[in-house]
Amino acid sequence: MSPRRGAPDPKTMSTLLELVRMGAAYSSADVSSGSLGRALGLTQQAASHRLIELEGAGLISRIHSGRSLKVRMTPRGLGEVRSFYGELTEAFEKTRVRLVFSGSVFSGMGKGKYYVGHPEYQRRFTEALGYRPYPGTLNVKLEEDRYVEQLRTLRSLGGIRVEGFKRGGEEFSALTCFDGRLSDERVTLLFIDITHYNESVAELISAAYLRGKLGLKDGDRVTFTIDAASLVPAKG
Amino acid sequence: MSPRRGAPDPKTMSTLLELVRMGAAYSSADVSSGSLGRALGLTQQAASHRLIELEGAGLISRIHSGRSLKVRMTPRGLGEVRSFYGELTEAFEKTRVRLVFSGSVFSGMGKGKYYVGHPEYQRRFTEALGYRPYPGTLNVKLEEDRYVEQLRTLRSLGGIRVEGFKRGGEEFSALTCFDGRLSDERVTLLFIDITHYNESVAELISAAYLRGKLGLKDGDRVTFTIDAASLVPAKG
DNA sequence: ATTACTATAGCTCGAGTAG
DNA sequence: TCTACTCGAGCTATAGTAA
Repeated sequence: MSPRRGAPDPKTMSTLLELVRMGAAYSSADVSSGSLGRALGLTQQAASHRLIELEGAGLISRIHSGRSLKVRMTPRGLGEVRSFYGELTEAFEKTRVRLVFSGSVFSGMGKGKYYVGHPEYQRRFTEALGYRPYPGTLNVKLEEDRYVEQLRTLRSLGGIRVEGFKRGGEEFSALTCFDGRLSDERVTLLFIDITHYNESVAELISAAYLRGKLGLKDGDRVTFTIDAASLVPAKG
Repeated sequence: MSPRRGAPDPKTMSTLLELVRMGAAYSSADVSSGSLGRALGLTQQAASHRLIELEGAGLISRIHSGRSLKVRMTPRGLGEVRSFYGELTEAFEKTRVRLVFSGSVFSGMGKGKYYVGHPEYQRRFTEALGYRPYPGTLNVKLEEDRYVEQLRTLRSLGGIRVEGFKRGGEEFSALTCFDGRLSDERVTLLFIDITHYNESVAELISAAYLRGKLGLKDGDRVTFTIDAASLVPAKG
């Protein structure tokens, strides 16, 4: 999109992308200048003009077939689109967010210990995160609205997904994980699909027993950072 | 990109994407109109103008900080970019390619039978493809250049990957599979990483003995179709 | 219904320049 | 240096129309 490395201008690229949507990438597609114009928000005439320009640039081939037009992308046109997509994907996946949160520690209902300590969760966390979490969660109440809002933002981003499961008639919820740091400890923030807390509570796990290691007690204020993988919204 | 659902025009979107690359997505970034112009292939003046327009449209916020400018995207601007990216991703991943090939059957060197019949390959194919292939390949020589070129195109796309292995000092090559149809039979085209044939030969496997079932003999012309998963180049 | 030409209107960009 | 104004040039879309 951006004309680094002699890439085509936005106008050209948006037209090529629309042609991809119309199925002209690998085989000829019936593309009328009218339909292309409608999709692009242009008049039929302007769309026709663009197609002629694209052909002139060697990015597509146009074949008149009766009253209609068959369009297919040339290898070069396909290459342009693919490299645009590749660069964009890379840009989106390289974009990392570091969000800072602050709140106060409070005691949960002991559920954290029970759940995180469950052998199956332990197995799944170890596989997903690369470490075996201490059986328990550190609950942090976010008092300021801006942190609560940040938490909402974070939730919509792509994190590490851990699927739920059933054992002995009991249901264990799926959750999404985001890595971060609290002091010098690596922590993981959990978004548990079915949680007992409201959206102003952050539930953290870590390899170590954080309360002990950092000398934390209820009401203490802690600050932690969370890194989100990308700009890409979470799937599903 | 395409203005379906009142999305911004290409010019706006390309500018927003460049701002994402500059790190203005989640926090303020120092963006000079000069540097933005350079990245977009515009002059400083035009870039400045665009930033002002984007602010007017409520997509970014501009804050003068000394001689420089701090830019960050608003939730709405971020939403536009993310929905553009989402639509694009979907379009690319939904785009399926159906390529038609035609060529003539010829006898191989018996290697196909040996390899595909190998118990470990049989196991791996069954897992990867969902059926147990008949031990042997149907070799099709593609005479026309356009088919050879199509085959090259196909190779660069994402297929089902089967890893190689070693057994008894012998090396068995990794390969990439693409599903398709020959007459009413489901077939799978193999791109064997280390093959004995040149790039004008398609090697097909199937659950059935195709030569027998379809009454094929050397020199017979066959037509088959291959479906590729997406426009996205194969990773790795 | 198509495509696509010509001519005009309108918009975007770039040069010059000020703050 | 930086931003961002005005104004004119050039480009692009549109309207009208032909095939």
